[in-house]
Amino acid sequence: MIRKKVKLAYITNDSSRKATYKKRKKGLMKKMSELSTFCGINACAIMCSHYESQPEIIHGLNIRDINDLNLLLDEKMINIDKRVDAFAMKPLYSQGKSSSSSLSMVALPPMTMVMPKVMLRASTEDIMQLDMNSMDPIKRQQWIMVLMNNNNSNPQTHVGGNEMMFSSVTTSTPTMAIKRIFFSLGRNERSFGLFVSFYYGL
Amino acid sequence: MIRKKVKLAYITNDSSRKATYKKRKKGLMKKMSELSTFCGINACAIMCSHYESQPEIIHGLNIRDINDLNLLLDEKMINIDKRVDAFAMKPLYSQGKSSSSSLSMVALPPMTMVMPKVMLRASTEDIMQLDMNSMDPIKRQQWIMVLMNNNNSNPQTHVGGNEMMFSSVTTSTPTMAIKRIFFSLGRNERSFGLFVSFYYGL
DNA sequence: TGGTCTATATATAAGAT
DNA sequence: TATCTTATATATAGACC
Repeated sequence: MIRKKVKLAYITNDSSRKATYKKRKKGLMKKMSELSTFCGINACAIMCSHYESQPEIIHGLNIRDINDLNLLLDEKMINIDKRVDAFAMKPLYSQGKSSSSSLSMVALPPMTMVMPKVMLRASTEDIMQLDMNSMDPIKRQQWIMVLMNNNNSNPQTHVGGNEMMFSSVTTSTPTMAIKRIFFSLGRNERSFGLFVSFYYGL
Repeated sequence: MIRKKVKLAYITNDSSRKATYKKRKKGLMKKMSELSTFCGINACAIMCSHYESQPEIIHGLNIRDINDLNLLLDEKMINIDKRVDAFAMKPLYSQGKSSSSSLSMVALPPMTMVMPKVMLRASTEDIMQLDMNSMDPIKRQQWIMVLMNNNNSNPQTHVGGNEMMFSSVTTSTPTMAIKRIFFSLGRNERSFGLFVSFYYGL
């Protein structure tokens, strides 16, 4: 803040807000990059806004990490995204609503909120995770059968024995980028940083 | 940078690095908070370091969002984490290695890297996601059976009919925090920001 | 809209405690 | 080690183009 000390509040003027966003985004990225360098944090920043067509990525991640993330996740996230999307669009007890999310759920009137907890949860957020490797062979086979049946309309998925392969599809949505980082975080306990910012203003 | 302009490089001195980390973390958080306010970005910052026992969270998220995230995810993520951890510790083709992640995988010698893709993937990253709601009742029941069998040693889990309930357990691991945000992102397309930084340096 | 300028607010390295 | 101080480096609001 300079020529005039600005009151810390939402900037209602569209062009001013955009100008501030761009300036401060740049500053924030630089600060994060510096912290990353000074302290050896393997950091990464992703910012998404309506002002740019592509998410901007400032990577403290090394090239190998980035390539690995892309190789690993571009492909399989397609399938997971489909499941998540299918889930988001068709909650068991909320069909007909435009797109009921767990967060929009709390914005419903009090009457709706006093639904039994277990019902609320069963209806809005039962995405489960399983891993094939920790199963015994019989359960794994059962699981594969379920997947095959659910995926018979999805040409991206190929199931054979214990192995699954997903053909490659490139994407560049914000959600995708975040999920990539999330997945890498889940598997990699090295130092890591992540900055993500969605910007849906003007 | 002030009394002296510092060269942009890793700070090898432990105490200096820690001091810089703390100062700059604070500055970064403030900058993010300001950007959030000025531009209406519903942002959130999480920073984790060995210097603090708890992840620090600076929430542009409103109280309702935070409560919702906690209510929703504290409980069930416990179970998912257990599965992810079990997976991470027991990769099919890498047993005996300390903790083989997909990222450490690419650091292996070239000979190992030319393994067939499908093998590499089957062995290191087949965590799958499913949702109960998009299944037909029969498949859901099968799935519940698998879960029940896999979870018989887990007193946290209760399965009944189509509904699942997980008793509440509080946690505060970095991974947990990240997963919470991830899950909320998956369901909520409002403006959103996220900053995460792991810091495992001294 | 997007860049440049510049006065000033802020951030912060090094030192003091 | 944490906190406070202070001299400077940086970031940036508003103006101008």
